[in-house]
Amino acid sequence: MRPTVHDIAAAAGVSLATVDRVLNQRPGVRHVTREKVENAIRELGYIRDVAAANLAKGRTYPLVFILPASDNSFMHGLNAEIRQAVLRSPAERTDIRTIEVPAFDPTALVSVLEELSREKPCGIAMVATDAPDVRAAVDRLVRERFPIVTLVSDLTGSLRHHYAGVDNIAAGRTAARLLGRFLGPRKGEIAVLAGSMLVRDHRERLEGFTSVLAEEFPDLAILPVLEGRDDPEVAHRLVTDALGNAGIVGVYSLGAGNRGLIRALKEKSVDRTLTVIAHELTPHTRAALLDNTIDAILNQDAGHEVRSAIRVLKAKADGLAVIEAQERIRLDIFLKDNLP
Amino acid sequence: MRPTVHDIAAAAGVSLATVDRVLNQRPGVRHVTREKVENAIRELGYIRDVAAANLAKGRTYPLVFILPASDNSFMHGLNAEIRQAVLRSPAERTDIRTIEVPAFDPTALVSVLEELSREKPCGIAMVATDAPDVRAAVDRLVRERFPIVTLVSDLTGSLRHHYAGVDNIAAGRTAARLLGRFLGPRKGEIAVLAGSMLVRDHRERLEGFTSVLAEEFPDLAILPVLEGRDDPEVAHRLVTDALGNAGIVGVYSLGAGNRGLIRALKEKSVDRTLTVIAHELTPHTRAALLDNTIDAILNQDAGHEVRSAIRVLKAKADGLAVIEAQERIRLDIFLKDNLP
DNA sequence: GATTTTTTGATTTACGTACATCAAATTTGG
DNA sequence: CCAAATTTGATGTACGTAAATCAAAAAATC
Repeated sequence: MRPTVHDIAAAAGVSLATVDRVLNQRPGVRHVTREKVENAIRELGYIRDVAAANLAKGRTYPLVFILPASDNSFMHGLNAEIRQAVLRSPAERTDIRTIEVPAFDPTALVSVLEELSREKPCGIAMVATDAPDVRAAVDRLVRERFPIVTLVSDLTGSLRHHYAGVDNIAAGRTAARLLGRFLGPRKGEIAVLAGSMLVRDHRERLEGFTSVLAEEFPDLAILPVLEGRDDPEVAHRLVTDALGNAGIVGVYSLGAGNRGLIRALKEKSVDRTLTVIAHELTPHTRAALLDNTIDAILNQDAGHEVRSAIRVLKAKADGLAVIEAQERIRLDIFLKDNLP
Repeated sequence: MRPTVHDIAAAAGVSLATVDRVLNQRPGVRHVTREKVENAIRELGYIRDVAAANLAKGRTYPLVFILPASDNSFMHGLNAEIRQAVLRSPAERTDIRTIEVPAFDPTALVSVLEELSREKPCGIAMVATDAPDVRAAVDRLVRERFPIVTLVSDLTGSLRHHYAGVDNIAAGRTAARLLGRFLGPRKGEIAVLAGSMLVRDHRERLEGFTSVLAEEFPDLAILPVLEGRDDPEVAHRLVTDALGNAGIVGVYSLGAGNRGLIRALKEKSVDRTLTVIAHELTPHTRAALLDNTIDAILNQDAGHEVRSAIRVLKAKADGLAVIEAQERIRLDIFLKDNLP
């Protein structure tokens, strides 16, 4: 049977109340006594029964998700996953609130963070906008002992406890290798469709993509990036224009707005064979993968990201360890054969 | 605040004891009264606080893992993950025991299952050997209300509650498409290295592989399968022999024993370019992927499988729902750029 | 050495559920 | 309608921890 507080009290030769004071870092314990208790805890291998403690405390975990107000399938999916998590709240003792902030607006994000520092949630998950002000605000909150995880887009160099998202440089590199290998000996040009180069994840994907292509597939040249602003209409126009260039043999779509891309491809590619890699599995990209308009889809599992963020925040709030391997968000590669 | 048993008692106009009798299906409650209580439960949306219940019951979850006594890296990894889970047992209230049975021995497996039916663990996770006797034994246990999940290798057609493993047909299909696309216009022969065709997962991978290759890459012919019995030495010999055939352009290794394969490839392929797809990420295959001996690795995450099996068994034991998406084991595709 | 301050002990209640006991009420059978 | 059987209520204890209160003991201060 695992030891309880009573066993600790007995072993340390102190009362239950003192053990409680030590465990919950309450004042009024002499240094030597505190050490006696801590030794007993270590020797008996005591671990607090979190379930019983939460029951006694009537604890809930108030969590806040800060998301950009972007209208694309990925963000919709992320929102849906958060709603699913809210449905599980009673069982998980969470109390989840979502705050939307204008996209790409560091100032707005910072002011939300500052507001939260007064409200005292027990954890914050945020899609980070990469700016010095944001980094400073996050660091300040972390120092005030707020658990913070970044979601989907990281804030490198900050003190955030964890990042629940994929390695976007690796994603770009993977896309490049897949495209390069699929094209084999063919030479030609590659069109890259991004949302905006202001977004860190898009920049990173591009960075990974270009470096592998340059190093290992010198016969493939990257055309100037098309910034489709994650808007299907814009993407459609840009891709249609680009495909006028007969030298294009492949397309890498590293952002959202794939609906427009797919439409453009279907109109143009009746007579030519293009190799296409896109990000994010949605009903549209899935259909395009199945009908061979797209050759591979790279994806991050929004559900996993949300569940992972919640698990990590709860663990940090309780000062517990996380299972690193479980919280690693992988880059999913889908061909038409391994779709979920 | 979520409702408690007291609220149910008040709402149904009965005593706490009666609510308890209904909740824990104890006898001595008239039909009408039981319905009153059940209505109140439904109307108030009562959900039992599993943590508090487990505390009161002093409940632990005795789980059994049944594994084949196979000496290959994947099974070693699986074992290691189970040991990790054992370390987490105190916090998760699990009590995990592992039983090894001779591989490919339905009779041994059945007798272990029969023994377990007396011992009453609250859940069983098993690497299934695909045989009618095993299926019958599993079905019998399921009817006796034992939660059972199959692990790594499924028992199709049985009543098992869940399968914690990858779709091996999809894995084979994916391997075929990757190989076909990587080879592009090249024609030639493909060597397939398997462990044993007696193992269901290997048969399924081969099935998926051959069907996609036949349908979509008619220029690639599959040579007779090499059965390496997951033994590096045997694999080395078989592959070395096969590579005498100058027409071979690709290799698909769908089982274990990759150490022998890799050695054979390094010896032979100085002068030729082979495209190689292998299963299971191990230190050896990882190194081979990085030095371009292997082009892609398909993998199943043993850690995820073990954790998932435990979550599902606990949920089934408590009659709770599982998060389907969370328990889906994906086929990981690793190129050298997205290694974990 | 008396007084104040700090530290410790003893005890109680609570969280939400499980489970046991015994008495009281109700229903059923004859 | 009475006795027997069944159903229900009332109550208490337990699980492991948190948190509060008040008294007692020890240490520090003057």
